Amino acid sequence: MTFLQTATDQPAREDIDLGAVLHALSDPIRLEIVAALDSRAEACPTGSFEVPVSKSTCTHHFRVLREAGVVRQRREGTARLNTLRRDDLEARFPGLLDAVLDAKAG
Amino acid sequence: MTFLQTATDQPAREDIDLGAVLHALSDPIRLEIVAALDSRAEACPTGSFEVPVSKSTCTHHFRVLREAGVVRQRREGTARLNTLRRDDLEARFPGLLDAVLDAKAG
DNA sequence: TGGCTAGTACGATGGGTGTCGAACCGTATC
DNA sequence: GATACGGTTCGACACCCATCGTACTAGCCA
Repeated sequence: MTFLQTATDQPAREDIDLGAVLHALSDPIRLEIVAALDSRAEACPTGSFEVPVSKSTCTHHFRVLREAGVVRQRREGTARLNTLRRDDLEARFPGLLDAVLDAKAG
Repeated sequence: MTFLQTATDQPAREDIDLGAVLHALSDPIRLEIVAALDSRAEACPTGSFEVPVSKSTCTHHFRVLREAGVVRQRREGTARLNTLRRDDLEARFPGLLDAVLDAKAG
């Protein structure tokens, strides 16, 4: 009985909660991750982000992003590939992600 | 020596922090307040919002909104009149407030 | 003066959050 | 198999946060 289903506990598109998304994006490190993910536009392993926190903290932040519905994770070998859920976020909260990313870049 | 300057500790437009704004908006009660403020489009006393919390908690939420730069407060008699800082938010983070309000309404 | 109303200040409390290190797991490669 | 690598899990910790009740202040009105 393993608990490695953690990559699957992502909300369905219609279950994405606005409060959870805003909270997920309100942390500077997570916002940095999201911006980096957005600029790359390709699935990126968790460890490829230059964040000033430990591995376990990084796992924590990706979990918050995943459970909020901001990020999608899938396994590929030993790595965890992350992608922005642009489509789902845009469908549910049109313009929100871009407004936040623009605000950060601003 | 009174401490009633609390209504003035609002950030200048250029000091409004994105993380603080997102955090302020990530709470359902505060988001409800902001939406109500937006719909009325007039300065409203703090007590005129139907929120399921106590007076002191309400004060707390308005302080968070004020310190984040989302809301402006001014005294008028015994009341505290609240207004959305639409102009400042729009200047600093274009489209963000509307995206959030649309997301909530959607 | 006295009371009423609107709101703040304070202290307490329970729960969440960001952080870490150490231990562990899965997958690849030697 | 052994080792290394990428991540997760698990406490633990300090801090923040939403909430409350009580006490308080400021302004208004009789």
